[in-house]
Amino acid sequence: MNQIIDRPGGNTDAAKGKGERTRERILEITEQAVLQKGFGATSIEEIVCEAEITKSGFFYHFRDKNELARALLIRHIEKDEILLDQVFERGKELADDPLQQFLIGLKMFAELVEDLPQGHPGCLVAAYCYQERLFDREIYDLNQQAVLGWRKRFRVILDKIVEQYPPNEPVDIDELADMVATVIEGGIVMSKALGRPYLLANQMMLLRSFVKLLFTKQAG
Amino acid sequence: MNQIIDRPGGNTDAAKGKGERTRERILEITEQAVLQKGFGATSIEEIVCEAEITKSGFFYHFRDKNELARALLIRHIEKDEILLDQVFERGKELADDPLQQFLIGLKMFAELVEDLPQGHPGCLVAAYCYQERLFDREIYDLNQQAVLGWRKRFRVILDKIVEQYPPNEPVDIDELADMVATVIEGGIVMSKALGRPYLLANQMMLLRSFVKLLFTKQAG
DNA sequence: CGAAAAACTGTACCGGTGGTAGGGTAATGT
DNA sequence: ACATTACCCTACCACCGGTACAGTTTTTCG
Repeated sequence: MNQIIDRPGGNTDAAKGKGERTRERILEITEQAVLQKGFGATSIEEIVCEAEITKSGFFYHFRDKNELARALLIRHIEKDEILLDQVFERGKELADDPLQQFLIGLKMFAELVEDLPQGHPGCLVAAYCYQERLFDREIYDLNQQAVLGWRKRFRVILDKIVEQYPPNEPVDIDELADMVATVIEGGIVMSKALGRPYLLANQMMLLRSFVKLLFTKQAG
Repeated sequence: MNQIIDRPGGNTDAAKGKGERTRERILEITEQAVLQKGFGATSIEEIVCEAEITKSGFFYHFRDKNELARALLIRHIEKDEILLDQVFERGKELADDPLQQFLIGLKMFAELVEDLPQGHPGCLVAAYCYQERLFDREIYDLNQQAVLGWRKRFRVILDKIVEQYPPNEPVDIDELADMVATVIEGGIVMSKALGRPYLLANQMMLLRSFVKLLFTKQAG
């Protein structure tokens, strides 16, 4: 772990060492490329070209392409965690009821992905799923940890909801927690396949309808 | 279109020409490899090796890797259509009510994917989504057609349900139809990421719960 | 300021892969 | 039997990931 995290004066770009900035530039360029055409189709040559460094410079930062993949995934997961934290924390600020908090969070998330101009760029976790054998065991484990993190996150929220609202259908809470990630991942695939960014947002809102139906009493 | 479809005596392997059989063998081998490690990571060399032909033999059947991808996708979509037809036709045989038919179909589909030993092998449509730029426009369009086909299929079923059952929440039927594919695609990603085949089946059953809640009156 | 460490550059090379070119041959269908 | 189909063989090319290693600039810090 030679990453500089706590540095006096904050973590701004200017405060980071030059190497750290270059490394970050490589990762940024790579992420764009990978989400557009997959990891296998993204060559080191084109990365170094766009980053305006040489091949040697690249291999100074990353031992091989596998290490690049790992760093990219770690970065992606971290950014993702921060985003999810923000959205669902905001839900907590806007309502006291746990069900309302969750519904607000889901809606905000849907609006967030709808506002992205080119649609959601895609999920590296899913992208890596479809290229398994290209990577080593460590990357597979990282991916798994990310998915389990999602489950845990939504499980905590759902547990609080279940305390107050008995579900109208028997459901396993872990499975329901997984459904959030399922709809996001599936929605991204569908959005990409049809070239319709709003589709992901629609699907998120449908999931919201499900949660509502599941936990609120219906007029008979 | 030089494919032999209608041939006297049926479409058995033995009735097909030798070339057709080799072509099929290449596609079968390729499909296994692609679903395991992605298209980019599957080399022509290894395909010809396992198919026990030479590189020249391969290029006799397919002009380039792109044509292989296209043929593979077409084959995959066709097989998929047949499977979905079977499952939801069986639902129609077992019940008269359109809602019951759909619920039976969903459950049968869930059981079907659960019984697969290694779990669902993955969906080529999704796999191609994450490798867009590797392929040409025609493949992109094919993929899109497949997804629209799913939407149409489930829309027809859902329209009949809506005729009899007013939904408990306002939903767009096309979006709801898309949700079937969304949960399948997302469920596959989740299953692959966690290495838990049953997860896809669970998610399908959750979707079934949603449909049930949406179209049946709840005791207030 | 100056030395050490960090962050690169340049060149040359290797094996594997997608793909091309073209000539030769065995199997197959009618 | 004969043409077509379905291959095989060899040689070649460009690109890509990766290695090796020596040399140079840039930054950091005492």
